[in-house]
Amino acid sequence: MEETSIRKKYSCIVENPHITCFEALTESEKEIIDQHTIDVKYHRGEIIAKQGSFASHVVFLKEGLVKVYLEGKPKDLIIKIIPDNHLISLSSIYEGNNAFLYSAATYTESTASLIDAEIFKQLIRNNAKFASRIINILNENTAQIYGRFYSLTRKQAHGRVADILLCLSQHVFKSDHFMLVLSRNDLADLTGLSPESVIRIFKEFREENLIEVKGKSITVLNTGALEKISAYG
Amino acid sequence: MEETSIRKKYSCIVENPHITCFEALTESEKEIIDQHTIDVKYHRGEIIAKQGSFASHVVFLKEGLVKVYLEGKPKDLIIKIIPDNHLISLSSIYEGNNAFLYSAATYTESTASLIDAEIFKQLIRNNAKFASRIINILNENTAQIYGRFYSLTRKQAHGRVADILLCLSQHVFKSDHFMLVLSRNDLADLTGLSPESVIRIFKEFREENLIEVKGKSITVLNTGALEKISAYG
DNA sequence: GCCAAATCCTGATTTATATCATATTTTTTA
DNA sequence: TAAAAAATATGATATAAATCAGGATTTGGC
Repeated sequence: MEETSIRKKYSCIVENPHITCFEALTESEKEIIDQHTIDVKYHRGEIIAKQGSFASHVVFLKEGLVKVYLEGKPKDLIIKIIPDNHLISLSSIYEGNNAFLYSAATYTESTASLIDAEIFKQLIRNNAKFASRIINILNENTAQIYGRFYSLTRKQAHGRVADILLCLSQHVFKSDHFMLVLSRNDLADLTGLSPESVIRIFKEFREENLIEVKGKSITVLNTGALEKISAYG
Repeated sequence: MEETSIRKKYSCIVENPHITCFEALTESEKEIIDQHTIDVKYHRGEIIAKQGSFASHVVFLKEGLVKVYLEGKPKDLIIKIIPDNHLISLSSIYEGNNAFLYSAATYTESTASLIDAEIFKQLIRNNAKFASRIINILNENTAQIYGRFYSLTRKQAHGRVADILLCLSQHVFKSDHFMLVLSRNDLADLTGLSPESVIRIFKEFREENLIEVKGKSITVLNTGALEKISAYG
């Protein structure tokens, strides 16, 4: 019970599919959206949104896996991992700011719908039910960010790595065994550590039989122990 | 130009007064809010909202200064400082969660309007203009949080302390000289450092004539140098 | 205005994690 | 398929910042 809430608390992902927010639209509003949306296919590693550039659209990820990250001089910081059926750049809607707050890049072949931001704003101003759902999504994001904020600023390296392993298995790949599409460097950007530190902690976890690592293949062997480490061990 | 954006980027505060969001309400809606709002006076150090407790209301800070923070076992993490005329617990509105995501405590004598969360949600569902303004406020918060997230996870101690000093003088107290109502421990919770480290860095800045410190009285003497340190020096 | 308690400050020491250097494996490209 | 490039792994070393321990100052209660 308690553990579940902790797991959720430090999640690297926002999980509720966002597609339901469009159900609040009328048929004619849906049509307006369709008319101002273009679908784009991306290859692995391509940039969907670039931090600082003009935020002309809201991105809905139909298929694929994406990282959302803040760019920085020595190192980036990955804020969250976005799975399919989720909205990405809702901050494009912010009146006081017309630039992307962050960058987004694909981990896999992906398809995204780019929705005109002005149209999106207009719908929000006219349809309160829709706006209400968007507010829910924004609050969901806030809850996720606060959890990670605490994790990265107050926990030590082992706890942070445990957090990420739990999140990847439980929320991103939804299996104890998964093929990691992220690099060790991504794990570093996700935990705020150096790649070497991540690798070293992987090694320790492996030696304690908490996980099995074979290159990109990862198996979580002892979830309970990782949860204890996550709760600070 | 560039410096201004950096300053804003790592701000510990969200600055636009939120009172204007209520202008989007009709007279009858304003009346409904009034009927479901109670004004409460708080002394210094009192808790307005407690993390994890039932989020029954949205808080509008009419007067005073408040810290919003995540509670943690060894140490807290202050997310932001809230000045008067700002909304505090908009996450109370989040359908998936009826608990406060964070705690809020006063630094000074304060007056807050506690607005029934259900009524607030109802108004959002019925008045799209109002909802749209709330979305703006939420996005503003997101922008602020991301900036601080990067600062605390990627910058070193000196940069973080410079960030806080700049934010306090430029945004919170709006003067090069101010009486600090926060303790050294609060500065630690705001920077993710230990209190001793904050004090040590204060000392160094003092020795380099960047600031003048006399107990709670602080004067920023060399903004430019602090900005350079903030940008990572 | 005095005393207790809290806060603030400073130096010595420890520790967690980054950095550096280098070897190995995997992936990509030609 | 070989060569080059990139990613991964590992040990040695350096360093930033925490912790610990002590004293000085300020604050708050009676």
